[in-house]
Amino acid sequence: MKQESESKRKLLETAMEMIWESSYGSVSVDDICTKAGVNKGSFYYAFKSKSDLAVAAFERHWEHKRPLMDKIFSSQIPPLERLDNYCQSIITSQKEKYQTFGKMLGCPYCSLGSELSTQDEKIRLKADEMTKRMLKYVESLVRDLAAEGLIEVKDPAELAQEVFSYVTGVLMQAKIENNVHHVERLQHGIMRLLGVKNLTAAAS
Amino acid sequence: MKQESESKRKLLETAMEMIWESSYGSVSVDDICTKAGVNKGSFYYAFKSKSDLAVAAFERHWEHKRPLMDKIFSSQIPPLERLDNYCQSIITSQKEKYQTFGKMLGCPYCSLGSELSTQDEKIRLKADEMTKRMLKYVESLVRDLAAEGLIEVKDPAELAQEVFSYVTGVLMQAKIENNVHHVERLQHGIMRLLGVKNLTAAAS
DNA sequence: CTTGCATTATACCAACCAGTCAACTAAGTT
DNA sequence: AACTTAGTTGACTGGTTGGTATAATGCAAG
Repeated sequence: MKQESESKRKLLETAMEMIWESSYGSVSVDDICTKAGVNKGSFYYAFKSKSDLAVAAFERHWEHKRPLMDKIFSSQIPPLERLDNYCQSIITSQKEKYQTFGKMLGCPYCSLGSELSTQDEKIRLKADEMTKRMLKYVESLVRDLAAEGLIEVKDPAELAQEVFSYVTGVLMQAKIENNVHHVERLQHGIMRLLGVKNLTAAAS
Repeated sequence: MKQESESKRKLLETAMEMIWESSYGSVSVDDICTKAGVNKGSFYYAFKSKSDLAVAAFERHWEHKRPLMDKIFSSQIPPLERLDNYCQSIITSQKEKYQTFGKMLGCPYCSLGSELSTQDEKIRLKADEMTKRMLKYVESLVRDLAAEGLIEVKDPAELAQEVFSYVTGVLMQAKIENNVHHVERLQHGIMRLLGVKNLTAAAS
C-alpha cells in the first residue's frame, strides 16, 4: 500500500522541482508528465488532480528534508549553534538552487502558499502545515535560548513566529530581488530580532 | 498622451483587484475584460500583453497609494508615531480586504513577485521597484529613530531592509494562515527588531 | 460633407488546458 | 489455463488560453 511506484515517485520529484523553479500556474500537467517521462493516463491513475499532486509533492519533499532538519535542530546542539546551522543550511541550499537554475527560488512552501492560498484551500492548508512544522523547531530553539539566559522573552511562541516570519520574508525578498545577499545576512537580522546578548561569536 | 481612456482605467482597476484577490495565473484576460465591461479588442489596443497590464496596474496602484504613504511617513511626524501609523494602516487595509473577500490577501506586490519572479522578468523588476520604494520610507524612519537616540544601529539601510523583510514575511504568513492575528502583532515584532529602548508607549 | 484617426466591437485562431477513457500489459494467484 | 489485480498507454474531449485581424464606430479638423 505504501510502496510508491516508480512513475509516481518520478512525478512527485519532477513536480516539486518544476513548481519550485517556476510556479504552480505556469507548469502544466503535460509539462510535468513529459519531463517525468510518464504518461498522462498514469498521472491521473496516481493522482486525482493537479492540485492533489502538488500537495503530495510537498509532503514528500518534507519527508526527505526532515532528517536534516532534525539534525540541525537537535537538542544535543547548543541553541546558538543550531541557529547558525539553520542559517547556513538555508544559504547553502539557496545558493545551490541559484547555481542550478540561474535564479533565486526562495522557499517553495511559501511561494506556492503565497500564489494559491486564496485559490485552493487544500494547498493553503498544506502550506500552513509546512510552516507550522518549521515553527516547532524555532520554538524549541527560542525556549532553549531563553533557558540559557541568552535572550529575554515573555512569549517564546510569539517570538518564534516572528523569527520565522522574518526568515520567510527575507527569502521572498531575495527571490524578488534575485539576489543572494539578503539571505547571507539572514543571521544578522535574526540575532537582532532575538536580541541575543552576547553577540561576539555569530553576529558579524 | 497621459490622459488614460475610461476603458484603460477600468482595465487597470479591475486587473489590480482580481490579481490581488486571486493570482496572476488564475485570472485570464477574458475574466478581466468581462468584469471590466471592456472588449478584448480594446484590451489589446491599450496593452500589448497580459504581463504588460499587470505591470501597469501595479504602477497605477502605487500612484494612488503614494499620497497616503507620504502622509504616514512624513518627516513632520515623530518616527515612533510614523511607525505606529504605518502598522495601523496595514492592519486596517488587510482587515478591510478580509471583510470584502472573506480571506487574507497579503501584500499584492509581494504575492505577484513571489509567483512570477522566476518566470517574467518585467514583473520581477516591477515588484522589486515597488519594494525598494517602500524601503525608502523605512530607511528614513530608521535613521530618524537613531537620530533621536531611540535605537542603536550601525547600518540603517540594512536594518530598514530587515524591518521591511519582516513586514512582508508577516503579511505572507497571514495570507497562508488566512488569519489577521499575526498582522495585528506586527508592531510588536518590529519594535523588537528595531530594539526600541522605551517600550512604554507602543509595544503592548 | 468628408477625410483621417483614435477607439471599440466582433469574430476568429491555433495552442494549450485539466481531465477521461477503453484497451492493453504484465505479474501474480488459484 | 483462467482469473484478478495493478499499472500503463495514447488517443480523445470540451472548454479555455493569450493573442490577432479586421470591420464598425465616433468624432474632430479641414
